[in-house]
Amino acid sequence: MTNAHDMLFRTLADPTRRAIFERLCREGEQTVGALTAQSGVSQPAVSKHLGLLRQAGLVRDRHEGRQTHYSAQLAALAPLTDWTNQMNAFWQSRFDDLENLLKRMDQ
Amino acid sequence: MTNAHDMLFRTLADPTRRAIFERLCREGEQTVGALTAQSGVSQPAVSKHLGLLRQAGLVRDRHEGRQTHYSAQLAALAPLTDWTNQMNAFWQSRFDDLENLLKRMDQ
DNA sequence: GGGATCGATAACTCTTTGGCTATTGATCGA
DNA sequence: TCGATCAATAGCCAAAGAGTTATCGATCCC
Repeated sequence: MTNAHDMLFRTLADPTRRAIFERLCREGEQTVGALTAQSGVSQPAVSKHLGLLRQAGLVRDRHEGRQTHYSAQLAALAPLTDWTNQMNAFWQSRFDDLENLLKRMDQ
Repeated sequence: MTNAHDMLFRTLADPTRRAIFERLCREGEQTVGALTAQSGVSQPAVSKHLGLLRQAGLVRDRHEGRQTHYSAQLAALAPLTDWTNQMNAFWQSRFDDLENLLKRMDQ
C-alpha cells in the first residue's frame, strides 16, 4: 500500500534535506560546494541528500565541468498539494453528509 | 534549526501512520479497535502511531467507557499548506527578479 | 604531466524507529 | 464479583537512515 506520496513525505521529513531544498527554492541553482558550505554537514552527506531529493523528483542536476549545479523542481510538490486537498475534500464530504442528514431530520 | 514542520512531515512520512490519518479523514471518528482491524499491524503498533499523530496535533482522542475514539484534526495540516505556498512564493519571487532584470536589459 | 579541487561512492558507526509479544489498568457484562 | 474486552505501556529486536572518514574519477590550472 506504498503510494507515490511516500517518497515525497519521507524525503521532506529530514530537516537537513528539507533545508537544502528550501534553499534551492529561495536562491535558485546552487553547486554542491555552495550547499555544503552552509548545511552544517559534510560534503558526502550533502551529496547523499541531493541524491535522495533527485530520486523524489524534487531537484534536477546540471553538470558543468567538475561542478554539479542543482535546482529545485517545484512541480514535484504537486502530489503533496493534491494530498492535502484530498484530505480536506474527505472532511468536507463528511460534513456535507452530516448537513444532509440534519436537513432530512429537519423535515 | 528544527522548526514546526519537522514533526508534521516526519509524522506523515510513515505509510501505516498516514493511512490511519487518511482513514480518519475519510470516515471520521474511529475507535482504536476499528483502526487496528484494517491497519495490518498489531493494536499496540496502532496505539503508538495514534500517540505520535496526537503529538503532532493531527488527531484528537475522546474516551468513552473502555473505548478511545480518535478523530482527524484537519487544521493541523495548515503548516504544510503554508510551507508549500512559501516554496512557491520563493520560486515566484525569483522569477519576478529575472523578469525585472530582463526588463532593465530591454531598456 | 602533475598537483589541486569538485563531487560521488564505499564502508562503516550509531541512533532512530516501526514492529512484535507480554502485561497492566480500566471498564463492561453475566 | 469475576471473566472478558479495550487500549496503553513496557521491553525487546531488526531494519532503516543520517552521519562520518577515506577514496576515486574527473576536470581544471600551472
